[in-house]
Amino acid sequence: MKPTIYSIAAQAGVSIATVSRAFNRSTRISEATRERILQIASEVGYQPSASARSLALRTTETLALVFPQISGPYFSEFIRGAESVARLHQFHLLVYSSPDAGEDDPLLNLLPARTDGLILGTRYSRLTYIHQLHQRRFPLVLLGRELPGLETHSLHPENESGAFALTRHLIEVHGYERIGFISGPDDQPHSNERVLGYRRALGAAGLPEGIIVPGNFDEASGYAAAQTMLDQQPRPRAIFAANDQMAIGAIAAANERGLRVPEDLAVVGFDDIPSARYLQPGLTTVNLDIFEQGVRAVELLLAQIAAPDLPAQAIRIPTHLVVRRSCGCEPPSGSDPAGSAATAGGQP
Amino acid sequence: MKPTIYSIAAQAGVSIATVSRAFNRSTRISEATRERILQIASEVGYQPSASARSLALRTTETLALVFPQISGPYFSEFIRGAESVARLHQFHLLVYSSPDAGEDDPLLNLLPARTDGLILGTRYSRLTYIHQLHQRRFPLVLLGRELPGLETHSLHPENESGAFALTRHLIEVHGYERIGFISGPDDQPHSNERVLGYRRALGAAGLPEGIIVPGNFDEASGYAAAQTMLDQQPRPRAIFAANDQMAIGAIAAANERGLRVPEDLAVVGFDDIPSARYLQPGLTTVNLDIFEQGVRAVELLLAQIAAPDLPAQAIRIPTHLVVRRSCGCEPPSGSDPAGSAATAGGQP
DNA sequence: GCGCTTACGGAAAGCGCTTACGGGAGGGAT
DNA sequence: ATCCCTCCCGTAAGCGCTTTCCGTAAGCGC
Repeated sequence: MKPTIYSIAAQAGVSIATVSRAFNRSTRISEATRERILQIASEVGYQPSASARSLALRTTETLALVFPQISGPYFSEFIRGAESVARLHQFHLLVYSSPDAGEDDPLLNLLPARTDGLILGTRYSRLTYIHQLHQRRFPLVLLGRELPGLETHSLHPENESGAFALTRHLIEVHGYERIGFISGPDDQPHSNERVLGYRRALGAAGLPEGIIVPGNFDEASGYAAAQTMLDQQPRPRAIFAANDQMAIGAIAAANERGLRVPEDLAVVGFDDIPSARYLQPGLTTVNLDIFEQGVRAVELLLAQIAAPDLPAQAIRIPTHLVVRRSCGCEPPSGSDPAGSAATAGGQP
Repeated sequence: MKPTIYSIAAQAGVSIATVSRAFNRSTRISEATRERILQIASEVGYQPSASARSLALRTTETLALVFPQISGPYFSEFIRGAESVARLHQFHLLVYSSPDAGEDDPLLNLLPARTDGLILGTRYSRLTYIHQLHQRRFPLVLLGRELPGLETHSLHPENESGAFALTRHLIEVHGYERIGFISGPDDQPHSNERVLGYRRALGAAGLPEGIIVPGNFDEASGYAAAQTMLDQQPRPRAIFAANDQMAIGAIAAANERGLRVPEDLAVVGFDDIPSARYLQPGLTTVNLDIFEQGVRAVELLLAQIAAPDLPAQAIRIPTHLVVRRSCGCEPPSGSDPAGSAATAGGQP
């Protein structure tokens, strides 16, 4: 039988209140009895039931993380950051994937009954659930999206300025004029903002907008999108993929057609995933500290839980240009294939 | 105020028992009142408290997943598989990372108080906790490790035979003789088994064992390990990395020294992560269906929860050789850069 | 009309914890 | 000796559910 607070109390010859006090640093207990109780508890492997504790304390010590799709290095890095902070604060992390947490997925509805806060990285076509959560003052952190007329805590990677800086690099440093863009799924805030930065840079240089082909953030879709682009006449001189995974696919597509990267076609990405610097050629991209993003998201959530009246914060996650070889730049002569990094300018 | 079963009961003019029955498909309630109650509940956004339910039902509907490190595509794929099955069965998934769940990490101790089952992918230097869990008949699935004298459910990728088949390919098809190996961290079961397969193939061919340099499964460590190897005289003709991420690092190291892959140095990996086929050159590796592994792990756990007396199963996850260009083979002339696949032989 | 079954819904106990509140024991000051 | 603290610890209520056990009303055959 699983030990409960009652069985421990009986073995120690004390009341259950005393056992409870032994586990929660409470002052109303002598050091001697606490030690005795903890000793007995560890012998039988007793741990207080999380359900019972949650019920009595009205807190679950659990956070939920909802992502549109669980895949690739991006997800891993984010979780890694989120988990490290959660653990530090004795919180637990629940993960879910939902392509659209608003349409007919009841997930969002049931999370408040199970968690103390929610990090939402997914889209949500119907805002009803979000509104409900927000009105009920349920701790919420939105990833990369602002809600019109709704003051929620959120994290904003500088997608727009990062994409702007990278596109400008392609134009000004390399003189490329025909630049295609592989976007993410429609309605994906990260992707949309990156498209905006790309467009702004083209506009600023007086260049016409290039071809935009949608992908879905994985390698295969980048490969397919690049195929479409390279069928165009004349074909683009550079391809900007909305994330690194799609850039990897695009490079493969180019090579397969006998096009050399970067000599015949430049390919750049976004995110700076861990493998980006080790690819052949090294991938020019925009660094976005994903680990840090996970850290900040959880911190922001915990801050809300601690202080429910915290005024809504929109935290900016900075990005910076990482120049490697895939854009056509020469590699720095060094031992590690890390590219040189230059901070992306803000809004010009 | 958050709605409870009492407030709903009051609004509907019924007792709390009736509200409970409305939510749990129970027969002792008329369809009319059920609908009325559910209607009211959805209006105010009521969801039964998970803590209270868990306490009354003595079940948490939650599973825990403990990984040594949360990183890279492997982790994402596993979670993706695990989450999809968990969701199907209305279970929730808690993730943790712990480099060693046995030394002084109390994590394992506290999970039974919070979850219904545990998938353990991490190592655990002290077996005490595991023994305790097992004796208490706590549902457990071990990833890639068997415990001497302990009958636990487990998943076993065919690491040994996969590594054997790949090494044999390098030897028999390409005639390479000096083959180095980049291993994972000590004590990592996946890595150890892959080393065994590598050694067995060398032995079977009458070749001396090559240099083995440890890494830690990420790109940077593969890069560093390859540097060490390539400093050797004479240098290896091929490098077998214990996972694809380290192979990516190794390829970068080779290129940096002006060595062409695969002409001057063959590099192969293990896992067949999604990007492997899009790399330049396409990475020859051993396919291990990671998604499927996540799926099976959760299924095995759920089966145990449903039938606690289920005899311990060791499920084998098959692997098969995926030949692409990085070993020196010619790419198949096709449109998609997917390599041809051949099932790895079992024990010869 | 009577007794029977059937269907629906309420009362209450119990799941394992936390936390006021109260009380006994011991010690110092008076 | 009395009074008053202070320090420990026990009693009991309550957190929000599920579920067993009854009670009541309606419907049936006779």
